Amino acid sequence: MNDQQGAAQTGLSTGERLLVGAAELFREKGYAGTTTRELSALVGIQNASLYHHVGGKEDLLYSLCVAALDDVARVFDIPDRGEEPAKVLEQMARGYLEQALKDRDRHATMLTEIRSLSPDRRAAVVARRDENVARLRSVIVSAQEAGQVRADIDPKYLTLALFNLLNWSIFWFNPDGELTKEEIGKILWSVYFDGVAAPAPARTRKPRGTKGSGARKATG
Amino acid sequence: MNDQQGAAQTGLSTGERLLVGAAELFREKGYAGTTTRELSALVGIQNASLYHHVGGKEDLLYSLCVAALDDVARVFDIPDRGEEPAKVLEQMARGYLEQALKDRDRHATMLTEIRSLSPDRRAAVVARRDENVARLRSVIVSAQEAGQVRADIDPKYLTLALFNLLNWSIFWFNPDGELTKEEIGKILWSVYFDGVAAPAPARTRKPRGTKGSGARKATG
DNA sequence: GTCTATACACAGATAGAC
DNA sequence: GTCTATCTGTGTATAGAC
Repeated sequence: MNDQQGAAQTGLSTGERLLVGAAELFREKGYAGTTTRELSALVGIQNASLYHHVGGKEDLLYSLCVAALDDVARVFDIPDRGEEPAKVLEQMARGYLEQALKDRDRHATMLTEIRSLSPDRRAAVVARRDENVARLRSVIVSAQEAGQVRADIDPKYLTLALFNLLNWSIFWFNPDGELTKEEIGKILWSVYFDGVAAPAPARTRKPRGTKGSGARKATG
Repeated sequence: MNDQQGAAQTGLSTGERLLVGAAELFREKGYAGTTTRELSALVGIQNASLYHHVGGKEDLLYSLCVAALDDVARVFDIPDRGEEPAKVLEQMARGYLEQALKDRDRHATMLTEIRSLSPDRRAAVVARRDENVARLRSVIVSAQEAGQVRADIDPKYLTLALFNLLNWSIFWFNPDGELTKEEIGKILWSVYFDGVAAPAPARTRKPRGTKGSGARKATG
């Protein structure tokens, strides 16, 4: 495993380092706000050399978006072992978040800079993204049918709500912070599934979290 | 009430129309991706005329951010009538969302383009934003102390989770869609407060939503 | 308050040697 | 595969007349 960060990674080809660096800069300054010169400098080559590896600036953005969505598709591709839909959903949600937080630059760029793609490419990326969304939604529907998820809200909005909850984390998550990706995933899933309301005033039963997702108190 | 949309509004001064137009374009193409020429054209003046009203492009972004955060501060400034903290929190959350969805361009720009501000201005805007966050957080703490909100999760993350849930809506909400701002607010609040888990297998009680926030089934 | 004209910097991208 | 040099378009902003 390569634990180095950013575009200065060793063991990567120049082309790969350009992609990593592009994600870094696009996230930090936006696509339009990033210059190919900055990127070249970050990677340690001249501006002209960049065009030996990449057709143009937009190619970098497109590759990034596709890679991010492939990440997600891979996470969502869970073999059917007959598990309870709610469990599968939890796996998908938490897997998605971990993946997205692992490659924040890439995923943040994908989420905010789709608009900067040419119409053709934008359409292709959006279609790919919609496939992922549909996949998650279908599991939500199954969970509703299995009586594990409330059915009084349209699955469309349950899906959107889940992505809401997870996506925005990409913009504030700090890998050096007090909580790991996994811990945040646990908490957010519990908020989504169990809600934040305090359990009904004790009927001499355990407070909650026994059957729930058991997010533990995180101090800080 | 002025029901016209966008920068072509009548009854607004040129300066105000520049702000509206800037929000529109910044949201659509990003700050760096928007040219002052486009903005001038949208408002119907020459590029040079813009500088009679505004010091420069960045001034527009700064004004936008401050205005958006002032919106929020106003919504969060709820007089203490001794209401239950959880009710105050609901009011804040739903009020915030309605405000943000009403001025999506402005709020989306504020959320994604803070990075494009000069360091001084960025710091000022971030400080202002943090005040709003702190205000909401303090109500969450009160709700925990009152036993209305679960206390096994750090209020910091309950706060972040709520903003997650609300903020991302700004990017997909469609005013011409099937649900109104208010309906989406109802749903998202219910997801946050009650969770999406189906109520415990009927013990001959009503399904749920009686004591909860009562999001009704939205078809579509 | 708006215009025409323009200064000046810097962007993405290419040519062609090594 | 990387370099130096350079083309060409376009960006923000200003000067100064009306």
